[in-house]
Amino acid sequence: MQKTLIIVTGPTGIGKTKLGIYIARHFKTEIVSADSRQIFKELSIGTAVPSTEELLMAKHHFIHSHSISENYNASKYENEALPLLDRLFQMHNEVIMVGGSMLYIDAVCKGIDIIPDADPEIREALKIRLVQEGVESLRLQLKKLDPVYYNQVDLKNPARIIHALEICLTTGKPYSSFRTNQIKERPFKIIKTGLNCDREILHQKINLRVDNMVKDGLEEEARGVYPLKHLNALNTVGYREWFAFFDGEISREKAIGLIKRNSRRYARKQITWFGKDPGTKWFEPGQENEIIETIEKQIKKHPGTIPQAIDH
RNA sequence: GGUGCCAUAGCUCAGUUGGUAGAGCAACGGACUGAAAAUCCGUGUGUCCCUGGUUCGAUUCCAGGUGGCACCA
Repeated sequence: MQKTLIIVTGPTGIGKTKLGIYIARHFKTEIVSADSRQIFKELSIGTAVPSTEELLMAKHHFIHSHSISENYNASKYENEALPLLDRLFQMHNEVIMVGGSMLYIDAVCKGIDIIPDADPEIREALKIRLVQEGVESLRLQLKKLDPVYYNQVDLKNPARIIHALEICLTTGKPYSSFRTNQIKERPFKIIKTGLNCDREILHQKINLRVDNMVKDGLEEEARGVYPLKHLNALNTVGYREWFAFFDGEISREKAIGLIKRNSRRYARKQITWFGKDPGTKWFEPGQENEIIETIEKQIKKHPGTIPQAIDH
């Protein structure tokens, strides 16, 4: 029997959680979350994790399963999600993946290249050099160590240059030698369902949701993790803005306003990313019946004809 | 009702000694392979309230209108 991964994606605040549960209950199956922040057990309000009731309506995976102190990333997610899917497909013909973390979904659908872990000390040293010497110095070294990648990379983006350099310096090989850009074959069919709506209405939803998060105690949640604010997991909309407030850099009102703005911008970025995938079928909230109908039609189609995103 | 002030981008406002306009914020578009809720790049989006007048030419000057604010009745 053909196994199918049904992906539910779309911008933040659109209603993916609710739709995912609806589809999961229809197929009597489980949900694998693809959310790079709901995965952390220390975060709840600001990441809009499913409520206790929602978690009871369908079994969820990768919700509150890791700690912000772990150095988590898309590759680790791929390595953990694939075996989990394997197990779930032994019990179900369909499994639902719900989330808005663009690279995490790509990692599961297409795979990302196997690249050795960088030496943390080398990464730190590069970060210091960036501050002290500027990006130009790092660029020059990259040009020497990996001219191939130097010609591809966005030379204005220090994060990309540092990552390439840390791999070159850790492994002694050019970063580009690890980049194969090959799409990995998966032993299951993939159906992508996108949820979106009119931009202005989405903005209203996002603004309202942030207000509700504040009412629910987001400030206290942020205060609780404030001592760990240097962690990458907390370089996140809904938390970093509070840290700036706690540090006396901005007012409380300003912080809340920035959370709304940054959430809106995040949503726009997600729409840009997901929008370029021609394999995604788009719907609006409230179209549950059409969505189920479309998914069932796609499941019945003969396997292996799902268009995948163009490589990048 | 009278007098005064104001009307320019989504918002707050500059500005043009008359040659069709620009800042901040907001917004919009894009890139993306181990930080991805990250990181980076790009874009003014405009009946200068309306109608006349003066002028080669009016968003700018003049008159009237409309709307807003303030004060006086």
